Amino acid sequence: MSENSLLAELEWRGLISQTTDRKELSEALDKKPLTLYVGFDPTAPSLHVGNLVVLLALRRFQLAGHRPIALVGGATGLVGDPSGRSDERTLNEEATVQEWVERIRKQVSKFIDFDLTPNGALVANNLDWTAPLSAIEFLRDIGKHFSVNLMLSKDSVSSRLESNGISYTEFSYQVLQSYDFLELFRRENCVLQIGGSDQWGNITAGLDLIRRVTGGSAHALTIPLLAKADGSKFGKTASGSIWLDPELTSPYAFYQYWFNSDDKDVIPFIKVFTFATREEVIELEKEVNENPGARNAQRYLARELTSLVHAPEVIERIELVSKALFGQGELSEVDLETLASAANQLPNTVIEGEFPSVIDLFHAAGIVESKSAARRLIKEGGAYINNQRVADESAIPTDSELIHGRYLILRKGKKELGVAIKG
RNA sequence: GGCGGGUUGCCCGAGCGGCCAAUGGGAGGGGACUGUAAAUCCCCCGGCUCUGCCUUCGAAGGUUCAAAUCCUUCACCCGCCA
Repeated sequence: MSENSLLAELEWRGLISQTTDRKELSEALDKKPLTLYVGFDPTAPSLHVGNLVVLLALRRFQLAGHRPIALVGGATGLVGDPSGRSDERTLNEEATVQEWVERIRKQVSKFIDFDLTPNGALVANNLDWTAPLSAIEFLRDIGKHFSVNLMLSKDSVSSRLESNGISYTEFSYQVLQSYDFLELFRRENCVLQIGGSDQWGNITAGLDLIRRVTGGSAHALTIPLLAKADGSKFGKTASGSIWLDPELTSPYAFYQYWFNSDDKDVIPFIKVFTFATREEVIELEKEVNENPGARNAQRYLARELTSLVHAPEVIERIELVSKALFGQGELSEVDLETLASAANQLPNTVIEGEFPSVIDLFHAAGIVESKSAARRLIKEGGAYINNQRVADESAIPTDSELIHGRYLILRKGKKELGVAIKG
């Protein structure tokens, strides 16, 4: 008997790190649609591209007929997961976490379908069942099922014991996450939890709890943490994480991130982040090998993700701006509307009254961190205004340089852009 | 509990009274090449009102004309012995 087709597909996409008994899981998936969940803790106002891997995996399950639950960790976010961290987290304010929960709930909702029958998605918040719990109940009803010896042996805890220590708060995290799984198992008949490979310990702790309390059994599937070919961290740039929220990472920057993928990474990324079929992937792979300079695979990746995370409509504008900014077009030919929307997305500054010096301009737009950095940049020949290299650091722009009478396009190096808008 | 070693810029790590904003490597930034790649080469990499000035070498005090470098106290880490 061959393996469940969804599992086989996940395997092909490189999305399986570990699972509980693979054969059993395969049979369970074959037998009937099941309910699964994945949790996201509100540790920031937005999810980032790393979370997207798991979120899209959840969607793949839904497309295969299973029922997805996205859990937002209103409770666990207040406690802090020690997994994969060498230092204790700083606790965030309750009000802050509350706000992040709302934002992430909205974000997550874009990726799963709520109206599908019979496997419409669900978004849950673990605060709903954790908040009413008293400390005594928690210790008697849940804590009793946990062996400290076992908890200590988990990687997330033991590595911390050897390095910088761990608070009782974070130590308890795995208990909370286990309880979530138990609750979802009871309430929603949720029998599978998926997550990043760093979640294996937390997930299996939940399986144990379910077995002890209910005698039932459930499954776990983890997804490898993405790595880039050059060893650098996935989803980060010099200016920080790539967020899904357009306020934090503009659709332009988002598109550019994917478009700039290394040839060695682009095919694995397409498998992980898009819904391209095997045939399409093979075709794209062929193009990378035969004509890497055309970067069709990168363009495909950037377009797919930008339209999925943002909207298909923004692509045209991003590409138009990119084209003008990277030399295959004229800046002055970009129409006012496109330029205005680009200005909106890029770091920008408004000029009131007199023009400031180029140094102040670059600094004010937030493209460089300090005026010293601006000076340095100009000295090194890496500062451009309207695609024209800035030669003199004491230069002051004039009205005649404004595009459409309003805009100056500031550029640092090859691809970092900003805009100055004449007020 | 006793003895010894450590805490330096984003990270690792030299420096051990003036020549130190502090050697070197990595990360990061710019330039050249190119495909808005990779590799490679060159340059830069605390801040500012920039031929000078200001703030940095775990924290706080002190010695000195002068301290990252010496002394005192405190905090944390790491060895060895009980």
